[in-house]
Amino acid sequence: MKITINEVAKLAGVSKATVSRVMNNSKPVNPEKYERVLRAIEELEFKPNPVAQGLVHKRTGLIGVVIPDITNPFFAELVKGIEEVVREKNYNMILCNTTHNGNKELDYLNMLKEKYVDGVIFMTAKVSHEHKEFFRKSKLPVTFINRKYEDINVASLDIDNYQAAYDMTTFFLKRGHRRVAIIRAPLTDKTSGYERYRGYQDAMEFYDIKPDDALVMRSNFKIESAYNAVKKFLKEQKPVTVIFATSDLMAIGAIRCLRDHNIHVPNQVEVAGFDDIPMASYYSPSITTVRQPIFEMGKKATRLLIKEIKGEPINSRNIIFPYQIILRESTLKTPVTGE
Amino acid sequence: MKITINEVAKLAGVSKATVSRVMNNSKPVNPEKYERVLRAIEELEFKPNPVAQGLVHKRTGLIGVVIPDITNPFFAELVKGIEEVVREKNYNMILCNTTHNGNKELDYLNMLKEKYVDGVIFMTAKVSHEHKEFFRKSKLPVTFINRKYEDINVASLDIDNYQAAYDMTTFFLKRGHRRVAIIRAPLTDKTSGYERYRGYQDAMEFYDIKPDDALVMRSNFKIESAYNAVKKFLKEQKPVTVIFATSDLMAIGAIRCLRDHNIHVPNQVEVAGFDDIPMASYYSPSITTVRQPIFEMGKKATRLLIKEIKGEPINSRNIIFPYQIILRESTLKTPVTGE
DNA sequence: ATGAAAGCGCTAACAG
DNA sequence: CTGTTAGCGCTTTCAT
Repeated sequence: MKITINEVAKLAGVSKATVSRVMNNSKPVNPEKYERVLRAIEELEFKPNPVAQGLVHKRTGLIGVVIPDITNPFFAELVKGIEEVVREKNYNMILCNTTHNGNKELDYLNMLKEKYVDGVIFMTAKVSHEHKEFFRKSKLPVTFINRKYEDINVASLDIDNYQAAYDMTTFFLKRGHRRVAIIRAPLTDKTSGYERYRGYQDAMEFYDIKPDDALVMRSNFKIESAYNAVKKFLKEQKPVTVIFATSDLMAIGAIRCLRDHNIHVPNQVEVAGFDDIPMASYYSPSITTVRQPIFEMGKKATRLLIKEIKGEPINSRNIIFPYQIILRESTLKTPVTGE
Repeated sequence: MKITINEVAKLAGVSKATVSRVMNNSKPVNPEKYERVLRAIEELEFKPNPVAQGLVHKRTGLIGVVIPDITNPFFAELVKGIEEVVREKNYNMILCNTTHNGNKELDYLNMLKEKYVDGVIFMTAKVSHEHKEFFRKSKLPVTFINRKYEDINVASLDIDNYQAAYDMTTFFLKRGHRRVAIIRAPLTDKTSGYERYRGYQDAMEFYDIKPDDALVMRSNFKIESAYNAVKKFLKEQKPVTVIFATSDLMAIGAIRCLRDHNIHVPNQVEVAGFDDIPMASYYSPSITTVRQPIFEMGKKATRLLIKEIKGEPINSRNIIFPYQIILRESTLKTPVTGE
C-alpha cells in the first residue's frame, strides 16, 4: 500500500497538519517535532501525492505543448528547448502532435483545458476564428511560438520573418540573379507562409522585377511536397537560377529533386532554405539558410509561460528574436552574369 | 467559477451521487432523472474534474515516455507513433528527454512514479543496475522499446539487431568487399551497440576475415561524432571500401566527411546506415539501410502498455519486429574486384 | 432507484 | 506552535 501523510503523522506522533507544515515550510513548527517528522518522512520514504495536492491547489504542474509535427526537426528542437526549462522548473510537459490538423488542435486545446493543465505553448499554422474564441473564453495562460497575435492578449515569440526573407532574396538579387523562384508555404500561415512570401515579393519589387506567378511554387513544409513542387516546376516552367525554399526541409526536397534531374547545386541553380535545422549544415551540399535561434526560443517561451502561470510580472509579452543569414555550399558567393 | 458536480445536481434536482451515476453509467437511474441530469450537464457545459476523479481512482490517464533525444529522427518517429495511440485511447503523454544521461533517466523515472503516471514507455541505451532495481521495486507498468530485457518481467519490443547487421555486412562481403569498416555505438548499448556489432563481427568471421580493430570506429549516434570518427579514421588508417554505420545519422556524418575529403560515395567507398529514418531516402546520396518499422513499433508499444495498465491479458510480452534491407544510392549493386 | 455520508490525500482556516 | 475541522470534486458504499 501507498504511504500517505497519515502514516507519517502517526509515526512522528503529530497531526497530519504538522506534517504538511514541515513539508511545505508553510508555518513555524517546534524544532524537535520538525526533526521527528523529517525522520519519519525519510524512514517511510514518503512522497506527497501530487494529485491530492493538485486537487487542493487547483494546479497540476502540467504544461501542454501543441505542435504540428514532432518529426519536423524544427519542432523537435523547439520541444527540446521547452523540455529543458519545463524540467528545470519542476513542471511536466504533455506533448500534443496535431499533424497540421486544425480540428485536432482544437480537440487538444479543449482536452488540455479539461485536464486542468496550468498553461499551454501553442504552435500552429492557421489561427482560426475558433482558436481565437477558445483563447478568449478560457483563462488558460498561453504562449505562441512563431506567430504574432496582436488581437488577443497572449505572449508570443518569433523572428522578423518578413525582413529575413527580404534579406535572403536580396542576397541573390544583389549578385545579379533575376530569375529567383520561391517555394512558399500556405499563405494561411501568417508568418512562415505569408510574411516570408511578402519579404520575397518586396525584395523583388525593389529590384524592379515584376511579380511573376510562374516563379512561385506551393508546398506545405514537407520534403516530399517540395520535391514534387520542383519536379512539376522543372517540367512546366522556364529555367531559374535560384530557388528560395522558405524552410530547410523544403530546401532539401528541392535540392534532391534538382539532383535527380542532373541539375547541379549551386553551379546551375542556387538554393537557400530557412530555419537552420541541424541537417542544414550536414546535408550535401550544406544549405544556405536563415538561422533562427530555435532552441533559445523554446526555452524563452517556457520561461514566459511559467511567469504567466505564476502571475509574475512580464516586461515584454511579444518578443522578436534576431535571425542571421548563414552562407553554405548550396549557394555561390560571387556575382553572376545576367541572363 | 468552475462548474462542479454540485451545480449540476442542484439544477437537475437530484443528488450528486445520481449525477455521477449518469455520467459513468455505473448504476441504473430512473429514465426521467437521467434525462434531467443530461440536460443539466449540457446546459452548464459541465466537465468532470479529472484530478478529483484521479484521486478517487488512483489513475491519472498519463503515460510517461522517456527517450534519449527527441531531435533524433528515429525517436521523433517513435514518439509520433506513441502519440497516435495514446490519443486514441484517451491518455496523455508526458515527454521526458534524457539527452542520453543515465541520471536524468532515473530522475525522470522517479518523478513519473511520484506523479502517479499510469505507465511508462522507456527507451535507453544502458540499462543499469539502478534501472533494474527501480523496475523491480515499483509496480509501474513499463514497456521497453529497442531492448530485450529478460531478467525482469516487462514488455519489450525490438528487431533482431544481430541478424540485421549480419545481413547488411554479408551484402558487402558477398559482393567481394573485404575491407569493411564499421561505425559502432557504445557496447553498453546492448542492442543498437553490442548486437549490431556482433552481427558484423560474425559475418566477417564467416568470410574468414580476421577481426581487425583498426576497422572499428566508435561513435555515439550523433552526426558530428560519426563525422569526427571518420575524419580520424581517414587520417590514421589504411583505406577501406565500405563503411557500415550502425545508424542513419552516423551514416550521414560519415558520408559528409568522405565527401569533404573528396572521396566519392559509393564509387570509392560504399556506405550503409541503419534505421531508415525519413532522411535516409532524401539524403544525397540516398542511404542504403536497414528498415525498422519505427512508427509501428511506437504504436504497438503503446497498445501493449495500455493493456498492461488495464490488466488485460497479453499473449506475447516480447515482440520482435521484422526488418528489411533497403538498397539505395550510397551502395553499388555490382560485385567489386578484390583488392 | 437514490440520497446521505464517508473517503481518496492533502492543505488551510480556526481555535486554542 | 499545533491539533481539529472543513473542504478540494468526485466516487462509492450503505441504508432506505
